[in-house]
Amino acid sequence: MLSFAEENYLKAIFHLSDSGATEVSTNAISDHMNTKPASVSDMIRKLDEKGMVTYKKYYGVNISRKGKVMALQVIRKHRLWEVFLVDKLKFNWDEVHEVAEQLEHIRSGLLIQRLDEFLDYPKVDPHGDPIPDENGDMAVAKKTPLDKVEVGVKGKIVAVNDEGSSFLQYLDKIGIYLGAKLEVTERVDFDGSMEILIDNKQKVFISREVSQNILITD
Amino acid sequence: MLSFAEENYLKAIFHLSDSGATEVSTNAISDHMNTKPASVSDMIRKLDEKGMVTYKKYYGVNISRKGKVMALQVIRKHRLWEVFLVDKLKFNWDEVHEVAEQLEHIRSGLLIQRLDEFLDYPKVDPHGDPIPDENGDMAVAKKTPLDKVEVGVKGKIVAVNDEGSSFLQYLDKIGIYLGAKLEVTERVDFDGSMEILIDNKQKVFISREVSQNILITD
DNA sequence: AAATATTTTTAGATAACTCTAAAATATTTT
DNA sequence: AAAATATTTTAGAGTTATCTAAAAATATTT
Repeated sequence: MLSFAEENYLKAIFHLSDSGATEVSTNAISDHMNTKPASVSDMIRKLDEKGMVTYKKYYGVNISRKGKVMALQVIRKHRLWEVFLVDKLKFNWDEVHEVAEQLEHIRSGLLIQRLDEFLDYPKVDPHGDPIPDENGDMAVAKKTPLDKVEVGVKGKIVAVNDEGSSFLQYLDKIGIYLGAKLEVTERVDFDGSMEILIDNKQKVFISREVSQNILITD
Repeated sequence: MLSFAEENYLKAIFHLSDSGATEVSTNAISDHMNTKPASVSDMIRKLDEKGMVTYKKYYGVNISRKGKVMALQVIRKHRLWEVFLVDKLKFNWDEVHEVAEQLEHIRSGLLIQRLDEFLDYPKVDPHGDPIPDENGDMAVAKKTPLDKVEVGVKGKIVAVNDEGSSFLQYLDKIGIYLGAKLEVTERVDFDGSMEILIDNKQKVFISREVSQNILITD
């Protein structure tokens, strides 16, 4: 059985490796987790011994199939709890992350099975991220970052990349939410900023930094 | 802020001290927590330094007002989660304890406030134990252990003392549940065993060990 | 009240996770 | 390709929570 710390490292490695495709550097992990590189070296050696990653010194880590399954279990729990907090306990989408970071480590197969049922088998969390099933499989919808989109394109907001409360509160303020209709009405090539029309009502002007973190489908 | 381990010790001390009235011995704590007396000595020294208990060597510990408040917060969370598991996730009353032992350590004021609201401010948990409010206050109903009761007395089952699954599954099997009506129809003075009538339907014969763990009101 | 038994504490170790500082390796620049 | 820079690992240490074994204090029995 993995410790909380091990679960957190595995989750970080999974995310940083683009869902398992590429190797991850020690520094990338230490940045992401707010620990020191020395601590990371220790931990990935241990995860290697447990068969969760393959580790070559000075090279980087690759997550193993086994590790990927473990990471996806934790991600499943995290996202189900987020749905619970928003749908049932009326949390706002910017308030759920920290609490879900704790709840994701609760160990009980029955609990997560019943929670899934209670929530009516949701497919995405409050930020539009897909929820893996018991086997780690999840629906991968085609999502385009808004900054890659031409003037005139219309779509629906289906996810966000940044789950920090300052970003999400900003989206609340300008009227952006999951499911909102959207059209790109202007684009400044120089800096990538753009004007968008939300729900055929408000027009707002957003920076590239913001548009990069908004995902749409057409 | 207290660690999980510290919270667990505090909870044990609170329970063993008859809700804070009397001092508790090192061995009693180590028994209750399945740790060694040496570990307990270490921990209570630390809890004393933090002002959670007062500790005299070779004498025992008394929980402080501060410690009592902390213990009651944890107990409040534990019992609210138990209600959630039974009322919302359809857990049986014998399945909740272990999971609630984990959930009780989740740190979020908002979470527990919203959970309380979501559950419609329950006053007791699935075993009939009262749920403290935010200040640690709780309704103390008069509850009589069934073994202290004369033949002919009628009452309602309001709580159980043992939350272990083997006891609770036995109660399920003989048709005893919280809220059931009950009458003592026979009593064997020699061993304290008794026959009871449940809901004016089934008669069952129970040992003193069982009757001690069933609490009624008249 | 002395001997014995029990309880409790102290001392020293271990495991998990983290850190700092220094050494080793890899990468980039000149 | 040598020097400078950046990254990563190792070595050694601290913290928390646990343990075992031995010592100290308290309680019980004779």
